[in-house]
Amino acid sequence: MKKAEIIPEPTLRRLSSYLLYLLQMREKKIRTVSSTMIANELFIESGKVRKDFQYAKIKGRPKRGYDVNHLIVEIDKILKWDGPKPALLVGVGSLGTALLGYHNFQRYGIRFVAAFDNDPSKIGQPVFDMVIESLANIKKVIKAKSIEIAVLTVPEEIAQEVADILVKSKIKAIWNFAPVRLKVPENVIVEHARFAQSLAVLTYKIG
Amino acid sequence: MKKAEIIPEPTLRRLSSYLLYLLQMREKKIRTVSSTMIANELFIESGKVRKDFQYAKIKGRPKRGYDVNHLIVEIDKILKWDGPKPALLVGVGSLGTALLGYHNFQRYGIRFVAAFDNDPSKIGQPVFDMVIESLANIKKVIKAKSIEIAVLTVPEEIAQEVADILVKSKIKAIWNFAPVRLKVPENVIVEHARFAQSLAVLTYKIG
DNA sequence: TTGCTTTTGTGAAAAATATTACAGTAAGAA
DNA sequence: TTCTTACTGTAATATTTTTCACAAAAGCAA
Repeated sequence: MKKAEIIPEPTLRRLSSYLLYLLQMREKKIRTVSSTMIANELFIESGKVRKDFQYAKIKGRPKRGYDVNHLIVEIDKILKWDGPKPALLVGVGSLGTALLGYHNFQRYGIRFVAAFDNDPSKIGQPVFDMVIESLANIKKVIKAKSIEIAVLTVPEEIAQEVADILVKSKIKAIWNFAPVRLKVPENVIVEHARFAQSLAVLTYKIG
Repeated sequence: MKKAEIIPEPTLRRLSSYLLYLLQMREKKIRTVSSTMIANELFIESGKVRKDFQYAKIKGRPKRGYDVNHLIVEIDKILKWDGPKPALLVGVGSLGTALLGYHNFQRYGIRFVAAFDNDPSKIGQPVFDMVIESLANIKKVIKAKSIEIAVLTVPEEIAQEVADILVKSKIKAIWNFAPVRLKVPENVIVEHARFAQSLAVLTYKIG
């Protein structure tokens, strides 16, 4: 028996894109948008936008469109992006550091509250407003700070090993940047940052 | 009239994932794999693997499976990952630097040959085996080095502006890491690194 | 050789997703 | 008020992608 997994994944992905545009519109003091406006922005069909809002149970008004603020609030609620969730990062290399410093994540529902590495020369060093901790502490920190999300930016050789530790520490979701398919119990959610896949599509299309 | 855009995008994405696994198998001196082995690894159906190979026009042998080396060669050929293409990067911030140093891209079909920034304090500085150049040089460099691919890691405020320059400089494809939907002529290929979209799926699923 | 087994290759069915089309509703003008 | 217009909401259709199912091919054992 699955949860309310009623919203299809393509719709979820687009909802996050709509949000970006809506935030820009709010910035510009625009109060309502039509499905056509959104569709033109993203180069998709307006019907698709309306279908997505139907899945999301978001209502508009004929002749007026959708209320920008209402859309933002509702999409945030659906994606659970209201009140960013605490997250940790493992692997404070160059990519890891870049991600820790990427302020936009706040807007995308997560907030880094801890960073881990197993390199003794890094442990204890500051990164942004945190201090790099030893992997040995990870279970304790996850519990103490109620962390549900882990971002994995370790070398591929140890990615699975670290994932195992995260699973044991009762993490709920892993966002994996290592080019390895992680094996985790099915109650743990894994999203792969698919650099290779993006490049595959790109280089294929160039021909 | 489109080119031979006969291979569906989901298949292209999976082909790149198969490749990762195949390289591991080659490392282990395993000479043939069956669709079932690949499918188990990626947690998908074996029929899907065979369908993908059908699109890719890759043949196996009943009872034996597919030849690992042959698969690697053929997938590389399809994705144009044989002989990495020269690429440039614009925006040498922390993410940009991390990507420049990410050696695996070589394996994913691209090789950085130039890096640009418009910060005077960065121009002239070395990054890895390159020197950061001014954006003013970009057109010249693209031509001189026959670069077709640009990786965009600039702040969102200037992403469109830089994209316009790239288009004028006759770039063929842009891999965009800024949270902005770029507007480019339709002959220019854009792939968006969808951090927000990945997180949307992840945070939604956590519930 | 024959029979048994494994695995491919591919049509056909099913499911997921996208597109189309239009009736219905609300705003604003006349 | 009534008319016109610009939207939404959704049912129906089309397309894409996945899954299923099985005949045919090839290796292996006896």
